[in-house]
Amino acid sequence: MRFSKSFIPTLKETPAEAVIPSHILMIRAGLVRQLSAGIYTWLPIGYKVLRKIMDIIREEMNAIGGQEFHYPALNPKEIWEQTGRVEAFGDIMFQVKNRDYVLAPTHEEIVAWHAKGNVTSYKDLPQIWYQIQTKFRNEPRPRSGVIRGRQFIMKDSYSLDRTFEDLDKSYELHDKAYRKIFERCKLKFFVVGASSGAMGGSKSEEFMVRSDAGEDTVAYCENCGYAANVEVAQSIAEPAKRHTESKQLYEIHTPNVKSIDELCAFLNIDEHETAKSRVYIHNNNPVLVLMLGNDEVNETKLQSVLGGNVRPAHPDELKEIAGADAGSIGPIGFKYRIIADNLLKDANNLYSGANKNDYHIGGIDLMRDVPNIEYYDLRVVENGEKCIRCNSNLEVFRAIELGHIFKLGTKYSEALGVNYLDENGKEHPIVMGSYGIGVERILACYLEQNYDEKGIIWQKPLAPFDIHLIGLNMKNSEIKDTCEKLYDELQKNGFEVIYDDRYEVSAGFKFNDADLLGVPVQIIVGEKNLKNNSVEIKIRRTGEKFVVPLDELNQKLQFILKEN
RNA sequence: CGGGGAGUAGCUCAGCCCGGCUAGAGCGCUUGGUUUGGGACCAAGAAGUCGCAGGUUCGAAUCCUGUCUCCCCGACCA
Repeated sequence: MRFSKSFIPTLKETPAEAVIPSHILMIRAGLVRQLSAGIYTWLPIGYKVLRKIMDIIREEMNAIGGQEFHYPALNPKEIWEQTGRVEAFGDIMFQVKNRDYVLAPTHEEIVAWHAKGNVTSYKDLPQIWYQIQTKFRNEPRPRSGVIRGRQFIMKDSYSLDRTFEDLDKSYELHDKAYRKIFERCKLKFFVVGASSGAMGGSKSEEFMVRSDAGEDTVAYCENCGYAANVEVAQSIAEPAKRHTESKQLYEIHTPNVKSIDELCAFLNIDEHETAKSRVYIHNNNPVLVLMLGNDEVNETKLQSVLGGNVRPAHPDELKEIAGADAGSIGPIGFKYRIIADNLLKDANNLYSGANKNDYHIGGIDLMRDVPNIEYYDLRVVENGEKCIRCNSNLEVFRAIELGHIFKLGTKYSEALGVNYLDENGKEHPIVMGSYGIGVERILACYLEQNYDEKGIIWQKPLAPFDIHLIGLNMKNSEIKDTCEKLYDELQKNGFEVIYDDRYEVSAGFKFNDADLLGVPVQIIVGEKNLKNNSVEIKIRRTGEKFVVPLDELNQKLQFILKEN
């Protein structure tokens, strides 16, 4: 590809709307341009990389027996109403104004709809159907470039099986395929156990990339490989103590003491002697959640413990429920259900709120004073706590979700009546799995992991080109002729080449564009080396430079490109 | 949806607080010339309804009201 004839709008300055490295680089190197919040145009170079990613995905999906479909993005609303997901998605689903259509945010319904009446025998199963297609979600806050968009490309696949045992096999196939895909894309990733959330189903795992730009938080054990989304992660942490003697309850005047930190400072005590109170509303009834010290309530865990409808109480409800505002609430005299984190189990001599503003109570014995208390795991795991499997230190950090695999079960097949007949002529709902990869996120994550202060660092197989050929002074006919010849030869030898043939652009400009674009190998043709029938090769990743005689170039390139 | 920030030339931004002539800079772009191994130089030039609407005023980029859009933190998120 000739640079002079290509649309590669590189930018010297950091665009104002971009904050994270991958987003900045995508814009500066001319891979994308934003059209609106969460909506991006892929420019030629960006789309070239994206196609390479999609090709890898296709190969691996085909390798596990996947069949590629192309489902419509525009769907009749009626089908989505049958599974109740118009309501479940709510505002996230785009709806068409002048006809009863919706823009598909995923395709479980459509897959099930096509399976119905067409996949009718046990002989038709199993099936893996996939597509690479644009999805639409009306995200309230798109962010981080293409990482969370309102329109994005997803590889989604769906498995159709006879039994849950067969589903396990389809799930395993996807797990393996996903690992291969991300490995081939040269990503450093890991797999975590996750909450299935509203998708339902028995098991789900997320494929994650560590990044401060991520929207998920995960706990990870380097020693044994335990990894889990903090929504479900567990750890070993020091519990509150039970002393041999319980003190009597006593009230303490604590003016303006609201937080646990303030309480500890005021009374000169350790946070392990305190219990923090949080009030939630569960199916219209207040619930007091007691946590040890400064521990945070894990609302996903709370939700799965309580079931039903759970939300934090509003500040103006607290006075009526507890008789005090946040900061002075506690278990003593609280009239409703009380649940506590396991770390508080049977603790005594605790300090907590008095349900009276500006007062706390000391000497609390949960066994003696709070008879109906229930204990559950309700904590958010914190950095440095011990792994539940191997007792090593856990690390807690942010991550980007690249892919998610779900065992769905029969939720959709039952809702839409998608059944098959077994050997005995007996009808059963088809067992489904659903599996997704954010295609653009692969690119964004790759960039997050492969750049320096000069720009992108590509490596095969994602690199848009193998070689960046730079002709320095194109007005020098000797340079120009050599470049043209090299351009032809390199392509004939099977390399993908971007050739900076721009006539009036200065050397420095070309060098900087090449570094920004990040093609693995640069071949620099200049007057100095050409006098000795040589050119310079620069390795983008390391910055190493070699002067190579023209007749040894091809041999040297084969060697270098193997490693880059 | 809560909190914060921003909309002025293709890009990055100054000017706004404290209203005043024809609205500025750098980069980019066009033309001519000189240059060509790390974002060159000289000269000339094109380019902006100051997000939009309304108001205050002799006069609004600047003050007031409303509104739209974008970004960040949080909430939400299969």
